Amino acid sequence: MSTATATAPTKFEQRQAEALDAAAEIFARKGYHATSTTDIAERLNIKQGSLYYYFPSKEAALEAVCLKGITWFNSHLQEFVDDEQASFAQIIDGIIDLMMEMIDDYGDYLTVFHTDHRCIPDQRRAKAIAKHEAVYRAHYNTLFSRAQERGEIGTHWDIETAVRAFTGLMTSITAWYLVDPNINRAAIKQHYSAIFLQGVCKA
Amino acid sequence: MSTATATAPTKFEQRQAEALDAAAEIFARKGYHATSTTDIAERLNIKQGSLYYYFPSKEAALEAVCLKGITWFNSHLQEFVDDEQASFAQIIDGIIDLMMEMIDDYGDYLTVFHTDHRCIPDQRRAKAIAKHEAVYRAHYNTLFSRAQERGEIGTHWDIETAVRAFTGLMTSITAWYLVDPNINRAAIKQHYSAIFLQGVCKA
Amino acid sequence: MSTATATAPTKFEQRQAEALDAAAEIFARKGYHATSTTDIAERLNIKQGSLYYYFPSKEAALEAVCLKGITWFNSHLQEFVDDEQASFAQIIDGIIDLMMEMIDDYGDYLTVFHTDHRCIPDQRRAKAIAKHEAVYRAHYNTLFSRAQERGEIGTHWDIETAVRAFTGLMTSITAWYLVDPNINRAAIKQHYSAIFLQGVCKA
Amino acid sequence: MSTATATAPTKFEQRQAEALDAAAEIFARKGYHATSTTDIAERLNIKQGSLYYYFPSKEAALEAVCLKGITWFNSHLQEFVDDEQASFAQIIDGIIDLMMEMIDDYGDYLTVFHTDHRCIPDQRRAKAIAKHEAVYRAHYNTLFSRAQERGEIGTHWDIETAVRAFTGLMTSITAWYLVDPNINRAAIKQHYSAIFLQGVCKA
DNA sequence: TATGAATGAGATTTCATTCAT
DNA sequence: AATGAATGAAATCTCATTCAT
Repeated sequence: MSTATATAPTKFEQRQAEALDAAAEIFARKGYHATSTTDIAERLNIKQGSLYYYFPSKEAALEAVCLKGITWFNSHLQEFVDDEQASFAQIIDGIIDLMMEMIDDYGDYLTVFHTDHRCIPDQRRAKAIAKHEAVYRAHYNTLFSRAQERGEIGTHWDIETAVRAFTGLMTSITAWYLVDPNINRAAIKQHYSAIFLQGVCKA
Repeated sequence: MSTATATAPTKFEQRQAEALDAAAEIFARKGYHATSTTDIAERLNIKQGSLYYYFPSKEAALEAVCLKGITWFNSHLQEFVDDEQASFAQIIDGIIDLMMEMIDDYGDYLTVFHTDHRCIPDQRRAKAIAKHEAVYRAHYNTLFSRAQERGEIGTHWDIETAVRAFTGLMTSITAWYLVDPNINRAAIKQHYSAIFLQGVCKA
Repeated sequence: MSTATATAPTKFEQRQAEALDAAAEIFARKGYHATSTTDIAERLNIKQGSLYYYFPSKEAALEAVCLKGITWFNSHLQEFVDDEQASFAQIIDGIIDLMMEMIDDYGDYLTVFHTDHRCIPDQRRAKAIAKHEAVYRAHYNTLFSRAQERGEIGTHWDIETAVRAFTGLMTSITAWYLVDPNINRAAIKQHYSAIFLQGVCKA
Repeated sequence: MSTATATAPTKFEQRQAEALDAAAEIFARKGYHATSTTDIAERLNIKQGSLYYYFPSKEAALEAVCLKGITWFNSHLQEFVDDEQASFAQIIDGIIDLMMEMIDDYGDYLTVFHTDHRCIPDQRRAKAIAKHEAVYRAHYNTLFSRAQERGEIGTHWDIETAVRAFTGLMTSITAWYLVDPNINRAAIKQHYSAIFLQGVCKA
């Protein structure tokens, strides 16, 4: 009846999503290799073998977690790319906000992606993750190049280095959050934005 | 300079140091959990069981690697703390140089510390690593607070946030290097320093 | 011929027979242990758990398959025993024909019996299969002894050995067929019969 | 000092050979899939995990067993191929003797090859076993074709069928032995040889 | 009549660790 | 100073089986 393409999730899909959440949670807390499938199963109050009703393998679970995280982030990054009116300052602030939102809603997925996506064997990663990483980098490049063309970033800046610096700052938020979930969000928003914008834009 | 309190290393100590290097190298490349003691032994051209002549356990090896890395870094950070003449700009530049130097000479130790120090069980980490992390943070706090007192950093800056931001930038260098060892060092030195100094100091 | 003691099969019995066929087919192709209940269920287009509506266990399915195969064969062997007019040569030719017919109509049952009847635990096998094997051997013994009494087989022949040799030849047809379903039936019929009859009868 | 190319086996190789024997024995008795690595280890009076000091995997053990069996047999078959003086009758008798010898000295290897060589995954089998099977078939073909050229087998015989029939007889010896290790060897030698030679040669 | 969800036991495999030599 | 042989615990994964619906 509705024009929505997404149908309601079946009970199985719902439970599978819960299993994904559980995997993400424990992977995030202990790291992929230090997590046993028993840990995940216990979290779901099922027996270890039953996990395999929802996942073909532990590795597939990791892949799914990583994929969900980066997919979510990319789709939101896309919105900034699409909005050509926004100033660079607004974009930077927006991405910092996005980061905070992701920490709140997908914190474990984010953590797992950052910490353990290298645990996916090269071949699988090339197939499943690599293209999303390329999109991610492309989005950042688009955003930063556009800013440079508009004169919001000085022409002498090397875009790749600037992107790396910015993502480094973003990652440090996650890392900080990992150690201390009570990070001072207000201070971060204010200062990180200031550092980056003044550092890059005025030079 | 020193009056040689350290005696010449015995052959055993030398070989032990080589074993540490080997462990650091493989840990860095594959991650702690994905590294087997066989991997390390092969690198040393000895049999797996023989490793235990140099290490009481794999975990102890990880601890030693992490410790050596952070100890080295802290001792150099100390020099900046001791040198009260240096300007904040000189210190930031110096630390970036230090980072580059560490990547060259202790890259594996650095990588392992960043990636796997959470693999040391909490109890041991509290005993063996935590105090060094405290020193590390204390050094940064000293350096940044001093700069604020001198007016090199605006009074409205939150020191902890600034330190996090800076260490985040530093970490991003390591992360970048991990993915691509041919990083553009000149660009990094120039831009990272600029971002941070202009971002923080002028505000 | 019979006065129809067998009533028409119920739908359930029909479906059960289909399940037996499916089990025989997959057992024959992959071997008992390498076959999963999922394989069989897929063949029947039902879900794995539903199999247990037709079989109490995987082992029971194997038993039923083996039983059906040997029962079919024995009942036809019986016909040769009952027909006291037939010459030994006619019997041998008839059994080879029977083998071919069985390959066509019950090939999978035959294969499974040959390959996997040892997988039935001793106790069950003693109960369920052994008596049929005894019948099978007794039939052959009857047939061969009778031929010896009639002078169709030389008196110096050891009947047991002759039976083994003949069944070995019969088995080799099955084995051959398993590897290559396009066996040359004409050549087999002609030559196998010749080998055995000339080998045994003229000596 | 000696001109022998084979050096004395190391202790490890000796123990490895014992492990192979144990594997062959249990595989032969229970079948590959029904054998657990624990079964084999118990036979060797070591713990299950210790098996992996001698074999990389259960499958590799199966492969090694199959290989050793067929290699032994082929090398002896080769001797018949090389000896161009021997009559076909001598060859047939010799191969039956060889079979008996193999049953005595390598009975388990023979059994495993016959019963379970299909359990080796296709890819590995193609690499490791197939060429030996080809040699085996080629040897038989050479032997039988030569006999036909010399007039020892009638020209109207189909060589492939004759080879199949003969190997079928040979296999039936093994099968018989499997069920009853106290087979009547004298009767087998006498009668099998007679069946085949009279069956094939006089026709 | 059949399914979906889960179980639990068992299998193979890996690996850090030990210790006599 | 190093090795070879073995251990034992844990981990992942498979699968026949059960049962409420």
